[in-house]
Amino acid sequence: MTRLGERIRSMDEGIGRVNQIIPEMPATETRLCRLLLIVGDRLQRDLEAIVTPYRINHSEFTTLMILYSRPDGSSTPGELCELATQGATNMTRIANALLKRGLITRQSGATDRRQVIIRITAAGRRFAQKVLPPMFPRIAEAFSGFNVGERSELRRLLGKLAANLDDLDSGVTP
Amino acid sequence: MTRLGERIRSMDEGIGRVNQIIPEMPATETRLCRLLLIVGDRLQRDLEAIVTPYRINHSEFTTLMILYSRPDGSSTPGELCELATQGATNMTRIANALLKRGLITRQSGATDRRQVIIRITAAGRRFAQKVLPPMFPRIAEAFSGFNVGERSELRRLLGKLAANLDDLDSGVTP
DNA sequence: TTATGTTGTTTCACTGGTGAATCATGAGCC
DNA sequence: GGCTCATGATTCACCAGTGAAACAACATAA
Repeated sequence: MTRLGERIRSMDEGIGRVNQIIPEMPATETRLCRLLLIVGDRLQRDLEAIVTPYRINHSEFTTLMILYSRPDGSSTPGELCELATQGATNMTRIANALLKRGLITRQSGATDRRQVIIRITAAGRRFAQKVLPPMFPRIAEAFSGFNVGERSELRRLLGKLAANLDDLDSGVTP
Repeated sequence: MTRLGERIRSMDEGIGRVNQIIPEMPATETRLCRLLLIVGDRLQRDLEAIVTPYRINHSEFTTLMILYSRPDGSSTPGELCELATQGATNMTRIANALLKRGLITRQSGATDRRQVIIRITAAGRRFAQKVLPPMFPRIAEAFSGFNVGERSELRRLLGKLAANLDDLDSGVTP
């Protein structure tokens, strides 16, 4: 796999050349976008590589972790879609996969019978506690050399970007 | 679509609860990871939504832009794989799609006949110049409110993270 | 030069994710 | 009650991406 450093440098140069053809391009912002996407993509692949030996993929793992992190260990497909950024269609597939492995249960909702209640099982909790720890070293080392100020600054800047994207989507000028 | 703010808050709380069960979890770093992935995911979807009306998807668009940004407008599948972070298999499909639309040409390599030379056409350049400008407002507005120092600091921190990931993959302790 | 291994690309079979349509239930209204 | 519309979940058909194998061309070494 290519090193990110080279890819980022190549991307920076490419944007520079395009900017000479199209001067109205916001070059700095475009570089930041691409940088964020490149780093995020790599981070996701790295983390996914840690969980695949357990025969589970990233979206299934994320969904299970959301359930695991809930006080009552349960949710509905619709809610999980929003929390895991997945479409309803795919959440049905994810739930089928987790159900097949006995990591969750499915039951129809009591108050609203259209809803389905998904609940993590004891086996699901054990699985979560088994798969999480192998991820810790890599997550920690990804931010090695980041002091407290840098961590909180990165958090703040990404939060600010998220707020901007929220404003854009919910239409400041609808 | 849910707002990112709520999703991030929910994620923060969930990690806090898991951290109570598993105290050895690096909570701050895990939050940063998830935050980066959530924001990156949204940014990618937003940008993809801008290009889909032109009947092209994100990876095809990225590949075309890499070609557009090269001084000679050409490359090989293998090189494009690295620059666009795609597998060779998918690059074949991407090239087929771009070829079908007349945006690139394919010819076998002169020096090494195993290689294939992919070159952007005049139509491909026109297409690039047509599709890029609609992305500029959103890219610029994503970073509205970021002053010069914040932009360069975000760039520096993401670059540092990238360097750490490079070290991890190329095995500092192999 | 022919045997051996490596590299660049493509093909094939499969997994993962999505939009549109479907179905059942709930909610408001007359 | 019956009518209409909205909502939650699932099914179906399709698009996007991947690993393993195939294949052709290069490299090298006896």
